[in-house]
Amino acid sequence: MSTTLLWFRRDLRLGDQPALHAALAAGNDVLPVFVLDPRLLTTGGVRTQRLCSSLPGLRDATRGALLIRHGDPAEVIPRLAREVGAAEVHVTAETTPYGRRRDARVDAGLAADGRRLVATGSPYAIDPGDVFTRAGTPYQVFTPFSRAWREHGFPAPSGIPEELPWHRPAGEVDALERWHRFLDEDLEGYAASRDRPDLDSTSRMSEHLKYGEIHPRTMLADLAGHPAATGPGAQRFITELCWREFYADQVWHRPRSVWRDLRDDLARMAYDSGAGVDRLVAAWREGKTGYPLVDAGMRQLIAEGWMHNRVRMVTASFLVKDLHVWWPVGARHFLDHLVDGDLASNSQGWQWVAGTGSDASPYFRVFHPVTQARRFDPVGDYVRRWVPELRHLEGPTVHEPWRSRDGYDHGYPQPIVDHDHERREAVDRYRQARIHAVQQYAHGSQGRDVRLLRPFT
DNA sequence: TTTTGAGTTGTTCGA
DNA sequence: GTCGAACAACTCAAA
Repeated sequence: MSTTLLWFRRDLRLGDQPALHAALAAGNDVLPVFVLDPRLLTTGGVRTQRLCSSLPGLRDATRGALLIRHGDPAEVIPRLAREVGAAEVHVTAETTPYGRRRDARVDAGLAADGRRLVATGSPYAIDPGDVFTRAGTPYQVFTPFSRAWREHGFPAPSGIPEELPWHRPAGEVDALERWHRFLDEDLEGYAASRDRPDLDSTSRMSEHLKYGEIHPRTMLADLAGHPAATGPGAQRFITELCWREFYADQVWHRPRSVWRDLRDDLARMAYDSGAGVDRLVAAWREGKTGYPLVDAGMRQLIAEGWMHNRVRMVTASFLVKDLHVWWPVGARHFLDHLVDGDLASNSQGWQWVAGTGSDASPYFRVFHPVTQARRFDPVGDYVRRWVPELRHLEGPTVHEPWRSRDGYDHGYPQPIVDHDHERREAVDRYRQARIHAVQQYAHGSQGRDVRLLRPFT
């Protein structure tokens, strides 16, 4: 009996794991392996840390069978396959630009030796590139995509194969536990309270999805079987999962859009750069803009490696529309600090805010940092949690320290820009860019320098 | 091929 | 204080 390699990447689970079933179907001994790829470890230190803390759990779950290797997978995997005499290497298909290139190189390395890379399934309920319009083209608008996606149907989840003496790794156990707690306690109120950063009312499943400790198909099956399956909470949650898949689909069809404008409409957009704005961007990164909700979010990002979705939009809007900075600068910062940092969701979410993406926000939609704070952090608890210099302000007065006589007594900074002024400036610039969009079309956005952004993730 | 209805997340202004 | 309109046309998807 020969050996088959099962190469884990962002699918660190044993339940609902199609690649594992495919590896077993080959009728061989399955040898699990994880490769620490220096190319990926150079960015996103928080995710490297998270990964390294979950690998021991995976090794325990496989009764110590998991091999951990370091190096370029295009060298490591073919060499290992040769060592153990594996004819096939099984994986979950990767869909990001770097992952696809890497897998093509690994496949070529294996093929030179008469071996194969076999990809089964993907980290999505429906594989990116599998949902098409009736005309056979990819969707570019979310709502019709979501209709087609819901109608497409997906295979039922599968359990852990009985013939294996393995058990669920700790990360997968945590994911399932958190998921079931969410289903029991917070699903029904989800639609109403998901926008409230002061409450702990979101699922917090993003990091488990990022590492594949749970498969979205498992979640969709659980939602369909839930007593409140047709209620607004479950429906809204399905929509959020669908956004993740829509964005992965966009990146599948347009891989370059992870660091460049998806659309050329705003190719002439005048963004600020240079020393003057660098100082402002530094203040944004540190959570010292003088706008409490923005600062709370940016500090939560650094402290927790996570930021509430509503606040991600507000802070992103502030960088793009108040500081007039091109969105990849912010996308890079987010990706460097988010434990759940996902290339597709991050880049397309930023493009949505910047107005350059699919179904993007219209240019005149500019988030007001104080209005958003009053609406979604009504008592101010979220801001007080993350901005100690403002803890002495009570209730929603925390959102406008300039109105309190003692607002700046504990070192909180004055606003670095005037929002009302910058809002008008942003709208003017967008209007200008649109006037020139037609003549600029041929040039696209190649002029903007993305080399400084370390785009490999 | 042409036509038609529709389109995540906001804010401001004026009646 | 509340409400609808304006913001600006444009592109997509389906019939």
